[in-house]
Amino acid sequence: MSTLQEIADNLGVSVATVSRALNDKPGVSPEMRQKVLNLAREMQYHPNLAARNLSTARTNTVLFIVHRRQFPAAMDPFYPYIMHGLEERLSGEGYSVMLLTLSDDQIDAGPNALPALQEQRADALVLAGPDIPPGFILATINLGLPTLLVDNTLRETPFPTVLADNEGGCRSATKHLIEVHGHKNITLLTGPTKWISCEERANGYKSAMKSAGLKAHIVQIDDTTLNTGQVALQTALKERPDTTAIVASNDAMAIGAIRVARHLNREVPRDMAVVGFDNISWAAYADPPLTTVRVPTIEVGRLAARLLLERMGGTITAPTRTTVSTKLVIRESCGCPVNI
Amino acid sequence: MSTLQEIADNLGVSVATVSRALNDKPGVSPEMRQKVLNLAREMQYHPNLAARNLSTARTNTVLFIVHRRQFPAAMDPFYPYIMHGLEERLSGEGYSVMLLTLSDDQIDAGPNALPALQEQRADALVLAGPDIPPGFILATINLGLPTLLVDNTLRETPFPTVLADNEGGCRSATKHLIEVHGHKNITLLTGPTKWISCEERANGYKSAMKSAGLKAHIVQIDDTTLNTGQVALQTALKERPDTTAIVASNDAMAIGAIRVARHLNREVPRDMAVVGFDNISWAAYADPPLTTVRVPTIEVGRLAARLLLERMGGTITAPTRTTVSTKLVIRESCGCPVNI
DNA sequence: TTGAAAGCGCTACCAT
DNA sequence: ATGGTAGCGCTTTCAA
Repeated sequence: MSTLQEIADNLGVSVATVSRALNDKPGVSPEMRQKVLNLAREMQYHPNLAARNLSTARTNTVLFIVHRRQFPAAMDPFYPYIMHGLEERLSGEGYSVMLLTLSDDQIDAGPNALPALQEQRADALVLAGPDIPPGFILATINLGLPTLLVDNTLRETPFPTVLADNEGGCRSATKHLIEVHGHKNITLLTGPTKWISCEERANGYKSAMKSAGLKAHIVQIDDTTLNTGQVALQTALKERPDTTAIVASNDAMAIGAIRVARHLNREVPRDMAVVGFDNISWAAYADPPLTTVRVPTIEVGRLAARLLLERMGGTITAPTRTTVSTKLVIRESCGCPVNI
Repeated sequence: MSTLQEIADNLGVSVATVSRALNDKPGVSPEMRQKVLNLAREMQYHPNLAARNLSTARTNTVLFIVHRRQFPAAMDPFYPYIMHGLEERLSGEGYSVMLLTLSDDQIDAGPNALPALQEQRADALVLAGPDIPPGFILATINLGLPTLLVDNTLRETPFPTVLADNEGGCRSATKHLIEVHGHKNITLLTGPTKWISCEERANGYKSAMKSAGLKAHIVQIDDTTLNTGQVALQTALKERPDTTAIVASNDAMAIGAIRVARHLNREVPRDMAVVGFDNISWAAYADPPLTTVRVPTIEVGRLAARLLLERMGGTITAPTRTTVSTKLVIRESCGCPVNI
């Protein structure tokens, strides 16, 4: 591995000049600049990051923090996709992405107890997923590093956040059931409102129902899995046996609901329509193929990267919430005819 | 952020003494050691990694490298789980895990063109997935960093590798069909043999068939997805209409096979038994619930971490292939009775 | 335009 | 047992 010093010696100039040339800084004659650049390429010079980090107090690293349980989440990997988009975009700008999965103990201990932060390993942070509690987030913010929330948000404190357009997506899914298929008794199966995505999706559902002059019926349960989807549908049908359509907070719940419906001899979509949310890879292969709302997870990661780059670049952006648009993917579980 | 110097000044000793004490090195009196340790805790001292890295030429970072397409793989995330296990284990030892997803261009350009390696960002590497070609691997090895292959291997050059016990798993799945269910016409649906996991699973199938004196029937196709599983089953039934059981190289293929079987009015498991491989999260919810072979992905990651720690610790282990055991998970698609 | 040199914070060698 | 100090490779200020 060649060093600045070696290049300098070879050229008979000082390391300062070489450094300036290689960092595209002023104060070097065009000829010398060229010579340095050429020799650097020739010698396969690459800066030693540790040295640069030490002297600049920056790391060129972004820390992707997620709850340990959630990283490779059940059924479909939400966060790996986001991390993927993040890495793809950031690696092009000279940044690396580090993964940090938090145990419950680490969440309790707070961000100050995280070695990666204590040792100043990162220039910026992404906190992903609703399982990171507000207290932890606030403490993290106080560290002063550029930070971004993804799929989570602070209710009261404005803070830069990237979210999918959950409300809009769920509204259009619900509207589809109402306007295209003429449903009136539409029940929402959802998870805890402390999860921002559940809350927003519920809001979208409510707003669509209200605009249509329909009465909302919401079944809430403590998780959003295939199993809880099954339980939620049973509750729903007990409370309102005349339910003709289901909006589920995610695809796993939707698929669970379909399974139970079948057991109860309600054929989907003939006797009951179902729409999900997320467009996980299995949605297309569900039986019947699931109508759902696509969340562009990789783009969420790319967008997070862009926002972070701005902030690290010194652009003081307002602590806004940025939304990535979602799109209804029509398949068969809503009652639409089979695609040819 | 406090520094060694500050602690030293406070105690009226030299940084050398403080450094020794904090690094648990000999040459410090017990009393002084305690004083240093106490003050360090009190001052919330944490070493600056960049400085340490510069002076030790180590980074405390492991690079997890995977093909860009494969990281959040379709259907079920294999590599995120492995990365998860790796991070979990490594973070306890003071290491961070960085993600690097390779584009095709980067693979073509070789490891020397990777900024993360040029800049010496990592102490060790994990190359995960069969999509990284031998040439790239060999070039990477030449870098001299401790490196581990996961779910991939070099055919000729011995090299430290972590793999699931694909052969054993597939053998026991096949034996189950033979010995418990009495099948004789068992067809294997598999992907390219250049993928080590496919090859090994095929070997397990062959060996079980041979031991039982049965004739192997293998349908090979260019990918191992739900779609190719569908195509493969059609081919299989065309070639051998009397097939009564299917061993699929993974769960996605198995589920695809089941779908086609149903279309052809072959009920699973009544008319045809099916077993898969991987035990993806959907396997339990397939219809019928899929009998498959569990691959403990998180443990693969943990094991990789352990091996890497050994190698980074200087233990020169032989370039052996380490296998993580797999286990047949019996559900219903093989013909076993419904669990109560 | 260029150079000299002072750090950045830590480790490790050589003295004492 | 402890201290002094020379790096590690780079950036950046101050002089020339």
